[in-house]
Amino acid sequence: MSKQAALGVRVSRLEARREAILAAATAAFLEHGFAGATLDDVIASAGGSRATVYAQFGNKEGLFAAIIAGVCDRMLAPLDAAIDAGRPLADVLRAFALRYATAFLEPGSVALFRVAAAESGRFPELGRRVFAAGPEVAAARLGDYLAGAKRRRELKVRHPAIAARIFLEMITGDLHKRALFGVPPAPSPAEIEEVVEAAVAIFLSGCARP
Amino acid sequence: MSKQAALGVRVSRLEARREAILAAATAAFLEHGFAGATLDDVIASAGGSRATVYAQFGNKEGLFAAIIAGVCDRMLAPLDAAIDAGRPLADVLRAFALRYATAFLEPGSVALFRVAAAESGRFPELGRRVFAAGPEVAAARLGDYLAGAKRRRELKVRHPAIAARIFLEMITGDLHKRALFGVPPAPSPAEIEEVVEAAVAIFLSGCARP
DNA sequence: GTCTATAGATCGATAGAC
DNA sequence: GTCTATCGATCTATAGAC
Repeated sequence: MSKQAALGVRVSRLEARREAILAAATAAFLEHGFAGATLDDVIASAGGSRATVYAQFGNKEGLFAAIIAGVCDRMLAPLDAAIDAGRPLADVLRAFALRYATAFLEPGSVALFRVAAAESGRFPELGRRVFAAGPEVAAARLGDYLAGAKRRRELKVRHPAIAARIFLEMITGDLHKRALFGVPPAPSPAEIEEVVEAAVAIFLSGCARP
Repeated sequence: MSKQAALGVRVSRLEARREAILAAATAAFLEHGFAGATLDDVIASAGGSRATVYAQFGNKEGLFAAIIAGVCDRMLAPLDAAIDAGRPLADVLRAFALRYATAFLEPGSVALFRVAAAESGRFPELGRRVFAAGPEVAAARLGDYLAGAKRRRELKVRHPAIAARIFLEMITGDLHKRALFGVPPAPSPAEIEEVVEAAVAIFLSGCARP
């Protein structure tokens, strides 16, 4: 076995340790919050020892920041290919809304939102980051598309960016609040589709050109 | 001084102690959350001693439940007289939305929402209660009004209750998320009015009968 | 790197004197 | 009821042996 391979194994084991710690920490922080989660839980679940955690992440805050960054990156990845500007306006709105709502209402996203909101006082940049990686990026992409539709005279709205935010909130606002509070019933895919239909109908009859 | 008066003084002092503790606990819990707030802070701020807290509220959870109940009761009180069914539909929507948004986006309401969401796992009934005292009661009242407007054939909506939720979320959804995360700028009264106007316009041109 | 042990600090809850 | 003192538990962070 060459030195190269030996180094590769060593690095990948380090990487595996890091990933195991991150996975355990993600579960712990998202479930119990920053103050409620303990490093003992993380270490018991991930294996390894305290020294490794401190060597890799500095302290509890560093570990917290690392897991938030990871969850943010994964949150709205399915949104990338949601807009096909060649299709009819209603179809694009439906498809985008459905994909956004599904990703944003998923339990992991809801837990991230909950924790980020709770700790936004202690970590101001964290709240801004989660907001930017979630609702804001979705609204920005939809806003760009709506601006194009306005230029093509398919839509009569003053501010496409504001209209995009309003549209997305019509769909996720109430369901997301229920999910945040654990108010049953949890939104089913069928319920999400129903709200999407209602919102698209109101939005388009309010904003689409005849 | 009669026994009655002496008793009255004694009772009012007890009441004053209780109120002082509740006020200090409200500030502490809303700012730091359940796990982050400490009884030392509460006692240092309210005066008195630990024994009084435990005698009155049992333990930390009892104190937490008491302050949540108090804040819930005060949250949407300004909503009581917001609907005047004799006025035009657009005016009622504007007035109701403005009053709801102002109360719901106020810092105290936002902090309550944040804490309730964060602790809804540990205290499931707490989440349901805050949701019921906030968005749900507002949507229910507006939904009743919309149902009346539908009967008078001023409105064409399938489900007035769902329409009410959608309408309120059009207005508060985005601003409330920003407030939750402390994303600047904080919503100004002017900004709230602007969103209300945009939402009423979209909602009515989508749902009002010509 | 991993483990054990422990320092150092904080906090919830109780007991007892006044 | 109020205060002081304190127990017992928990948790972060560090140190040292292997």
